[in-house]
Amino acid sequence: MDFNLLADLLLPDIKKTPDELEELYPDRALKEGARVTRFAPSPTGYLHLGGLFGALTDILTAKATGGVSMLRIEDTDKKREIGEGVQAILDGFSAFGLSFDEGVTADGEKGDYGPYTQSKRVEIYQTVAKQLIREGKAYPCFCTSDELTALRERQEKEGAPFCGYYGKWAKCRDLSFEEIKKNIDEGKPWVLRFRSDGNEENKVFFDDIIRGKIEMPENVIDEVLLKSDGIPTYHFAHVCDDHFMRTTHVIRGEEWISSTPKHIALFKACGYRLPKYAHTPQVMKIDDEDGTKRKLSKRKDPEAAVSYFVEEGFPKEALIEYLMTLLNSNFEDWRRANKDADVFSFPFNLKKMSSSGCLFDMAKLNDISKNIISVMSADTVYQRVTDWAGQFDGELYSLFTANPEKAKAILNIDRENPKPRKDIARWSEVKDFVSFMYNELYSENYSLPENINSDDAASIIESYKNVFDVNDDKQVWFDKIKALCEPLGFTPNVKEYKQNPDMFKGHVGDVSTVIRVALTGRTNTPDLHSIIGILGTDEVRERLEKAEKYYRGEM
RNA sequence: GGCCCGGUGGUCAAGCGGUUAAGACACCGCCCUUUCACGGCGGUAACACGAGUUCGAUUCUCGUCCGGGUCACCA
Repeated sequence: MDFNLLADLLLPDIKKTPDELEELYPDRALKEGARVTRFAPSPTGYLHLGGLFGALTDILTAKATGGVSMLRIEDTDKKREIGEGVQAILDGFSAFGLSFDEGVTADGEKGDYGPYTQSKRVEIYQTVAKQLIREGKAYPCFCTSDELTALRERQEKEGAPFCGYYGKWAKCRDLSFEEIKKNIDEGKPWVLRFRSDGNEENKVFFDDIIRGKIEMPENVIDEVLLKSDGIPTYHFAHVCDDHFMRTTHVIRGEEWISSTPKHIALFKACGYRLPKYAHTPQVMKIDDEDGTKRKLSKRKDPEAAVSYFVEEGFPKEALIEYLMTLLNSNFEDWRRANKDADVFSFPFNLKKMSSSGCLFDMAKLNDISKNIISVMSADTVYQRVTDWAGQFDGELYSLFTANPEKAKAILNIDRENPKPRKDIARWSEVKDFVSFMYNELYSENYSLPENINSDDAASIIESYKNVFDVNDDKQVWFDKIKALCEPLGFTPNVKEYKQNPDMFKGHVGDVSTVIRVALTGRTNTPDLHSIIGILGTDEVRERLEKAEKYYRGEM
C-alpha cells in the first residue's frame, strides 16, 4: 500500500512536517545536568493532594538542577473535563505558593515551547501521526466499541494470553487502501492505531530514577494514538509533548509504570530520545471503615483536595513543609540547619525519594504547622487569621477587625519570645482559642479538677477579688496569688506540696487553676496575668463574682 | 486472573553484608517552672514469613503471604 496516499487520505489538512516542528522547538540551551520537568494535570476537578506532591517534585527537581519546570494542561478528554478545572488547579497552586517556570498561568501561557494546553496542540500531534502513517507505523481502525467489547469476550473465552487489540485480533490492521477509502467515504468514524512490532516474549527495560531497573514484557498492543475526534490519547500526547517540549525527566505517579512499555515503543517508533522516568509513590490513608491502607480518594476523602487545607486554615508553608518531609526524609535535618531558608533552596534529590506509598499523617502536619505558627509575629498571625476569616468565618472576622489592637494583644501573649507557645495549628482553631476573650463567644464552664471542691473554689475567688488590681505587674500579681494560699490551706510552694501532699489541700497551681477557670472557663490558657490585663477590671470582677456565686450554689 | 510496584516501631523513615537497627511525629514517665505553656531528659515499640548464598544477612537470590497499581477512543 502507498502509505503516503493513506496519510493524505486520513489527515489531508496536515501540511507541516515533523522537521519543521523540530526547528520550531529546538533543544534547550541549558547547562549540563539541568533537568526539564513538567506537571501535567487534567482539568477534571479540584487539585488533589497527590497533585501538589507531584508538582512539588517537578518544581524542586528543576530548581535543584538549574532546569525548567512546566505546567501543562492535559485536556484531551472532554467528557471528564469540568468547566473551572484549569482555574481550580491554578487556584490550588497559588494558594500554596507554587509556580512553574513555563506553561499555563493565571495570566495566560508563558514559555517558548507552547502551547501548553493539549487541546491547542492538535496540529502537532497530527503532524507526528501523519508521519507515522507515511512510515506504515500507524493505521486507521473502524471497530466500534461494541466490536471491541465482543473482541474482549472472545479473547477471554478462547483463552488468549491477554486481552487487547493486537496481532491476529487486530482486524483493521491489514485493511487494504480500497477498504479504508470506502469506509472513509461512507463517513465511518475511525481511530488511528499504532502498528506495534513488539513481541510478548521480549523484555523491555528502563531505569526508573526512584525504583531502579524495571523489566517488563514488550508492548504488543496496537494502542490508539488519535481518538475518533482527532484528539490524541494520553500515551501519544505524552510522547509528542515531552519530545517537543524537550522534557528531560518525566516524573509521574506510579500508576503509569505499567504503561511505560507503550511509551517506550512510541518514542522509538517516532525516533525520539527516551526521557528519564521517575515514578513517584502515592499518598495513602487508612480507610475509616475497614482500616486498610489505600490511595487517597477524591471522592471519599475531604483532605484529598488541597482546598480542604485552605478551608481548615493551615498556613500554606505548613502543608508544603509536611510534603517535603515525605519527599526527602533528610528535609527535616536540613530545615533544622537552615531555619530561615526558602524551601525551594533545599537540595532536593529524586534518588532519595522513597518508593513505597506513604500514609498521610495529620498529627505530623499539625505539629509542623504549630511550629511554624509559633514563630510568626503577632502581626503576621493577625493578618493571616483575618485573611482566612474574611473568607471562612465572618464572625471571627468582624470581632478581629473591629478591634485589631485587642486581637493582636491576645495573639501576642507568650509569643515573640525564645520559647513561644504552640497552641494553634490552623486558623480555624483561633476562634475557639480566643473565645473567652470575647463575650460574644464566651460561655462559662466552671468544672474544676477533681482535687478542688466548690467551697474552696469560692473561698479562693472571694479572697482574690479582695486583692485583685488590674494594674499589678506580673510579679506583684503572682505574689498576691501566692499570699492567698496559706490562709486557705494551700501552699505556695509546689515542692513542699509534693513532699507532704497530705498537709495541704493543694498548691499554688491549684489556686491559679481556680482563678483561671473562673475567668476563662478552661484549665489551659496562655498566661493568666496577660489575659487579665486585656480583659480589664470590670470584666474580671464580673466573671469572678459570677463564678463565686456558682460555687456557692447561688445560681 | 496476567503483568508490575512495594513491605524496617502506631505513622514518616535512615540503613545498601558485620550497627547497642538512627531520627522525627504520636504515646507514656520524669525534670524544670511563680500558674498555663515552652523546653530538657528518659521510656515502650520494628527489620512480614520460609528457604538459599555467605564465616555472617534487615541488607543479595528464590518462594510464600500481605498491600497497592494496571490491563479503555480516562488521564
